[in-house]
Amino acid sequence: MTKNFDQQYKTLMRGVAEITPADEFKERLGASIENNQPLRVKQGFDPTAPDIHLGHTVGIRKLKQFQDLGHQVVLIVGDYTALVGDPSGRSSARPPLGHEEILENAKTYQDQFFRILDKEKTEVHFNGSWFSKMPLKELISLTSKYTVARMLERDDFEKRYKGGSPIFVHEFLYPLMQAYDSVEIKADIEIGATEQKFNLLVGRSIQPDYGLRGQMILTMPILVGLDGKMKMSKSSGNYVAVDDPPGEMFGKLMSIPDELIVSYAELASDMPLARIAEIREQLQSGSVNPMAPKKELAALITDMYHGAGSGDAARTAFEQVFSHGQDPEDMEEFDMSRYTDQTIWIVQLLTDAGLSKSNGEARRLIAGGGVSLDGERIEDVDTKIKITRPAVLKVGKRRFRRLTTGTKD
RNA sequence: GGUGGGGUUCCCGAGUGGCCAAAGGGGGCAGACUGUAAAUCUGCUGGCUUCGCCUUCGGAGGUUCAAAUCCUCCCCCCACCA
Repeated sequence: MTKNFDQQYKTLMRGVAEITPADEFKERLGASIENNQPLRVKQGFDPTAPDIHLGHTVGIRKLKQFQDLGHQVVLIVGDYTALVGDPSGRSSARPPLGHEEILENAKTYQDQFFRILDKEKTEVHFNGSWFSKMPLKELISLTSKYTVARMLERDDFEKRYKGGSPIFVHEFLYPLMQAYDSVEIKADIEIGATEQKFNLLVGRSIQPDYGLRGQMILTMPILVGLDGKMKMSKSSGNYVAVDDPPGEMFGKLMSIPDELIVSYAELASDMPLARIAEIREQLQSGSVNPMAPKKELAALITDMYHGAGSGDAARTAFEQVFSHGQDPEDMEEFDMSRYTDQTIWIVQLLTDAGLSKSNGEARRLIAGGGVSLDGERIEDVDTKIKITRPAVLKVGKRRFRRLTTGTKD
């Protein structure tokens, strides 16, 4: 365990939105170092979607920092809480997921956690392991520890209540279940996004009822999604998945609004704080084209998940396609030999090759001037094309298909 | 349980018998421009064998030459009252 308090403290405070209570944190962190007694650091994730994205990594990376300093990381896979659906920040109830689907997602979650965390040093628990056995009596006891009025203090519930949107009774269970997880694993501190604050505090408030010291709360800012508006989430499609291939990861990161560069660097990358400060200053003074630090950041994050060097490779490919307007090296192929005489109506081809969802969309793309074959724009919707040698069919700026004749000689 | 208000295309939301594949906004896609897949401006945004046809306005029936719009039953949501 790292003995230096200041070093620990500084590392752990990176990017943090709030630590509650701040004084208690200093005190307990200090005691932990002194007694060589690692803090039990908890965060839970509900496997509601199969991919971990950069938004999740904000918390996971914080856990990693604790882990590297010698503390005990405890991950909760919320297979039971996912059955309820976290109401945090929601303007409507979550659609229910089947337990099978949840367990399926949970598998991929575990693999992805350990792209950041050290598997050997991490405790993982499924909260179903206690909730599936909880007698009703205990559930009643758990629900008796909190009042409806306090539940309704929550911003999201309050808004829904006043706005006339439904709040289902089971949604009240969520914060209590999350809190109970903290009881089970005896958490000293729980990490979550700022919108999680309420849930985290419920944990702190009920632990003493079970004879434990209330946990501390560490909240991280919410990572804004690629659209620059909403929080990053699978459902709004504005996310970078940890599993995204390098080219896609790099490209997606290049699409973030300039204002987000600094927060992505701080929250989602290992970029040194000094370098971040420098970039912030340069962006403010306008002494640098934002594209440059954005590329640096995108390459850095790509490297983190795909290995050193992958970021540079992705950057080169990106520049080739977008800066110089050239075709990428790699693109999906589409075999034309399926058609008689290798001749086909362009609209049908676009749809068959997966470049448009329907023939109607294909027509619109052509009418809008978005389709080209070997660099030549296709103007006429009725065009029939015949391919005798490989050609590149392009839709918009970034959807390519290499048309092949099928003869591989 | 009672009374009243609602369920519209990806989302929000107009539309109360034909001019409705359905206003407007958002989102998405494309084009121009650029410093990037940013910003801005423009266009498109149900499907098809596209001057036409087919499917769509909670569900099922019905009235009508014609229904998202009228009627019947059903399902769901909200508010107030109990």
